[in-house]
Amino acid sequence: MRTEERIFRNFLVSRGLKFTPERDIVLQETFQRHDHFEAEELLSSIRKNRKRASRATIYRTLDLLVQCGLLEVVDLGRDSLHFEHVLGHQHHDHLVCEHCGRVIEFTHRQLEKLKEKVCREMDFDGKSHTLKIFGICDQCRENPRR
Amino acid sequence: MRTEERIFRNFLVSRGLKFTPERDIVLQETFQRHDHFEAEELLSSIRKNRKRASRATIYRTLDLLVQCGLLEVVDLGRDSLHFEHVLGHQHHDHLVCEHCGRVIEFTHRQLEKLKEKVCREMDFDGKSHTLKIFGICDQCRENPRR
DNA sequence: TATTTAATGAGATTGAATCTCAATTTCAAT
DNA sequence: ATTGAAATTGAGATTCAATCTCATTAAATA
Repeated sequence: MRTEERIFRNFLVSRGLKFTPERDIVLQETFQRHDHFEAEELLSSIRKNRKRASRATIYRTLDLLVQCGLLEVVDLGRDSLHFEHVLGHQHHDHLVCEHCGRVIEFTHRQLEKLKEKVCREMDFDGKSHTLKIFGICDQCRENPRR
Repeated sequence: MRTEERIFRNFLVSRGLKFTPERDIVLQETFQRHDHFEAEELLSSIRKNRKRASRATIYRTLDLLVQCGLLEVVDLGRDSLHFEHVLGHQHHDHLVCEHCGRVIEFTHRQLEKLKEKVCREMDFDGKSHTLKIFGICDQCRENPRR
């Protein structure tokens, strides 16, 4: 059984919830994707693939997937909520290109240390963080058309 | 004339826009505040102070204030857009308490350096950034009720 | 004060996200 | 296999911040 399915099933059982065909569809469709996606995009691709799950169920299932740690919410701005995989991805932050909208992941060891330092200095019990750097990506710098 | 009014007026003139009573109300009401606020909060306090400006005008004016650099948008999550002053405040980042919702500002010299380093390594032309650290603030840690 | 151009506001609209609730399905215990 | 309690589903309604529309009004400047 796929790792993500096992994790999801265990999570559901531990909460007294059920593994339904609809939840399976959302899970599969989610793990078919590789980059960031929105709930509404997922809805479209489910429809396109002739599978069935209502908007309400999709939103509810994405929420469960976040709760069980398989997905993470990426807040990329006002427009709508984005999701990304956690499984097999280490924590990372984002560069957001203001020109083409591309989102690039990065990690930096020093950042974790700096975060701890800030929290110590501010007497804050930090748990998670998000860092987004906005600017222009290499592609757009070299090729500013469009 | 208040610094912020001068800045706003100059900005408007440079764009061929007009300084109206409504825009003045929004400007004043904005600079009466000291912490983060939402557009809808501003609307309420304008009403409470018996001043008049429509919702549309408030949103439009806040947008202009951001454009001219007097305000900055702080994205604190899904709920709604928050604004904060730029004038007289250096760039800073935020600690967000997940328990009481308090938002604490901080700055750290090393962060700027780290940002530059990341951008250099990733070949990214970084302009601005936001860093939010989520966790529990000192008050809530000592006094966990409510 | 006339003319041009921008601004205003009431209310409609949008769109993501959430909620409602009757009908259906899951699953563990028979 | 059957049952029954509890969870789930989905169509459509609802919410709410934010934006848009457009007829009316006002600012700026010559």
